[in-house]
Amino acid sequence: MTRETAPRGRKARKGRTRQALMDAALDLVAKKAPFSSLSLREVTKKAGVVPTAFYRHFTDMSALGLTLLDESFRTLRQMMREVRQHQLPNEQMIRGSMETYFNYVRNNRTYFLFVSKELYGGSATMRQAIRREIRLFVSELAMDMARFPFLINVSSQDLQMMATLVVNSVVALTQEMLELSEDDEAGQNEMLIMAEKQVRLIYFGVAQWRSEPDRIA
Amino acid sequence: MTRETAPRGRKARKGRTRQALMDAALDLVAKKAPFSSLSLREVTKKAGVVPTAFYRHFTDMSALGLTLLDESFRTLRQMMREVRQHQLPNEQMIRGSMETYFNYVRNNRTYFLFVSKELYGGSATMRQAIRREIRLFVSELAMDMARFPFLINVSSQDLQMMATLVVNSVVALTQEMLELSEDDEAGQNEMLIMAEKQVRLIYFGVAQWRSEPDRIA
DNA sequence: CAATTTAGTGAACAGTTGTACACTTTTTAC
DNA sequence: GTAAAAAGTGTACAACTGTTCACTAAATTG
Repeated sequence: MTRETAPRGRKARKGRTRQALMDAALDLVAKKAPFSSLSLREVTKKAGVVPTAFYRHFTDMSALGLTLLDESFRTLRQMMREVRQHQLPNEQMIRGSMETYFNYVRNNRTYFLFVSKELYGGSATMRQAIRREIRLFVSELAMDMARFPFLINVSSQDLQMMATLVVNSVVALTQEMLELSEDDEAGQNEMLIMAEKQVRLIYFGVAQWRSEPDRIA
Repeated sequence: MTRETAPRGRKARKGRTRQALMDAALDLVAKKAPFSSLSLREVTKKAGVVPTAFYRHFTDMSALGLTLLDESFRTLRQMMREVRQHQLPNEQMIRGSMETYFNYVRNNRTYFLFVSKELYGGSATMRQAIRREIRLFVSELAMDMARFPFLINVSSQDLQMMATLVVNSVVALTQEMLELSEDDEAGQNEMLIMAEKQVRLIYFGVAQWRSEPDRIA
C-alpha cells in the first residue's frame, strides 16, 4: 500500500475523501449505470473508504448527486461566459464557439456523461435543476440574438423559440458524441462538423423569419 | 378478493400476466424511477403476482425492457408510416404532422416516458436499440427531403444533417412535454406550437442551403 | 502538551434483492 | 375425462442494501 502524500495541508486534507467520493461516483456513472442506480456502499468501496465514512461528507446519495451537478455546471457556466464575451455570432464565430464547446465537452467527459444521464433519467429534483440551467443558457442566447439587426422585429417569444432550437440541437449532438468511444476522434469530429452546420442552417432560417406581433403579455 | 373475469378466451388468458408485468413496469417508470432501477420483485408485486412467476414470461429484467422497447416502437413506426404517406411536407403539412405526432405522444404517454428515460439513462443495449430506431426515422425523413426540388444539389450527408436536426428538435420538445403534468393542456399546446415553428424555421434554413459537393464516398 | 473537534473504522441491524427448488393449480391436447 | 404441459405459488438462501452506534486515529485548538 503506497501511502498518499499529496496535498499536505491541514485543511486541504479534509476534503480529500470528499473529492474521492465524487470522483468514484463519476467514474461509476461513466462506465456503468446511471447515478440513480448507484449504491452508497458501491461508491464508498470505489473511493477506498468504509461505508459509514460517507455520512461525514454527504447526508445522502441525492446530496452527492446535487453536489456533482453544481460542480458540473459551475465550470461550464464559466466557459460559456467567456465564449459569449468574444463577440456576436457571425459565420466565423459559430465555428469557433462550437470548437471551444465541444473541446470542453471532451475534456470533461465524465461530468457531461453524468449530466446527460440525469437529464431525463434522474430524480425529479435533479431533472428540474438541470433544466433550469439549460433554460438559463437559452435565455442568454436569446438576449444575444436580440442584438442582431435583422431580428429587431421578432417577438421575444420567437427569440426564445430560436434559442431553444439552437441549444436543444447542440445538447442532442453532445449526447450523441458521448456515446462514441473516448478515442474515436473521427466520429467526434463528425459531430463537431454536424453541429456547426446545423447552427449555421438555423441562422439561415432565422434570417428569413418574420414574427407575428407579440400578443398581449 | 375479487376474482378477475376479464378476457375469457382460452388462449388470450395465457398472456395476461405477461401484459400485467409490462403494464406494471410502465406504470412504475411513469411515476417513479427509471427502468434500470426497478427491481424484479417490485414489478411482480405491482402486477399482483409472486416474484418467481416472472420467469415464466421473461428470463430477465432486461428482457422485459427490450420487450417494452419493441412494443413502444412497433406502434410508433406504424403511425409514422401513415404520416409520411400523406404527402410531401409543405407549410400546411408541417402543422398537420406535428399535431398528429404530439397527439400520439399524449395518448401513449407511459411508453414515451419509458423510452425517454432509457434513451440516455438505460443500459448500453437499450440505448443502442433506441438510437437505431431514431436513426431510421432520420433516414426516412432525409429520403423524403431529397424529393424537394430546391434540394437536388444538396449532398446526402447534408440531407442527413438536416433530417437529424429536425428529428433531434422534435425529440427534445417531446421530452420537455413529458415533463409537464398530464393535464397541463396549455403547456402542451405551447410545445406543439413551438415544435411547429422550429420545424418551419429549419425549412427556411434548408431552402437557403447550398452544399459543397459530396466528398469521395 | 493536553483538550477537543473531526474523519474514518468495524460490527451489527433489519430490509430487500435475484434466483433455485419443489409444490399445486390451471390450461391445453388427445 | 384423463394425461401432459404450462402458469403460478411458497419457502429458502446468500448477497447486498442504508443506517445505527460505540470506537479509534488524527488533526486543530488553546
